Amino acid sequence: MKNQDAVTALAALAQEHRLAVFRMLVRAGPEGMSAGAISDKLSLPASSMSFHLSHLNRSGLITQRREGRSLIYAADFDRMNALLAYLVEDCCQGKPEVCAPMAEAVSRAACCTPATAKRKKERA
Amino acid sequence: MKNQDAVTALAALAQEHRLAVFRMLVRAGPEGMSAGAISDKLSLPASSMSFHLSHLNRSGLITQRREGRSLIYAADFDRMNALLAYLVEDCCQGKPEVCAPMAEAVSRAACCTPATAKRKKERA
DNA sequence: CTGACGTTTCCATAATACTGGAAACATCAA
DNA sequence: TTGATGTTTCCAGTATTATGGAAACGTCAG
Repeated sequence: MKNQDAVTALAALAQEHRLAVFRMLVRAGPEGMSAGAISDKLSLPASSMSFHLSHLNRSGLITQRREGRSLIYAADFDRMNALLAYLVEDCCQGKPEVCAPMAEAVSRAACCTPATAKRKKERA
Repeated sequence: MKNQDAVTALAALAQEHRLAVFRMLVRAGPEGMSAGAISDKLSLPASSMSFHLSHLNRSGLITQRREGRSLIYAADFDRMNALLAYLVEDCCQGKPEVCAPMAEAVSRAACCTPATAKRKKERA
């Protein structure tokens, strides 16, 4: 990922409504949601939401596909992973006590990373 | 982390020079760098850099401390971890094939997460 | 106290972004 | 073809942000 790509992606996320949309789509997973459903859920006029969705789409963080009359938006997980990786790249000059919590924080927050999945399996 | 805190942090990163500063400080680790050293390294006038450093500082992503005449800035790793966690929170409704690459991407990029450290140890 | 150094604050200019109603566009059912 | 539905584009007003030189501020050595 290039510096400019990261700036574009971060700018796309640096807005109240767009951040809310993106997080909702992260939770929704690959199936995504229609523009209308997103507008309804976040109570924003269609034209404003369209502006934000197009912004996120141009940044590469979400994808767009048509299903009948609806346009379905979904988070682009590869792109998000590339952004996260770019932010922490080569961190802290080899001090594990600084780096380690990063991966842990991500694992803990995401619902089903290997560690989380393993724990769920053991409980079952 | 609240939505507004995340927006503020992302906005702080969503600018060419500030992103470059932050990534440089992530690599520098807890010791940080002086304002002057940062300006020199990135070839930006002191007043412009000061504007950006203060922006990052207000967002909570970097800390400031004085050492003699110099002001030293350092990445706030806890804050960054909280931001990453907020972005991926409860992702993808339980599909490990979507979530797993996230933690992996972060682990691979950071220099010394447990996995990376283990690999380095095994090689030695 | 004085001078030098590192840094921030002030300021005006130029550029960019957010908002939401109305109109246009795309798709589909009948 | 017509009408209904879902979505985007257009537009103009308002607000926010980046820039860098000059001046002011805090710290220190002699």
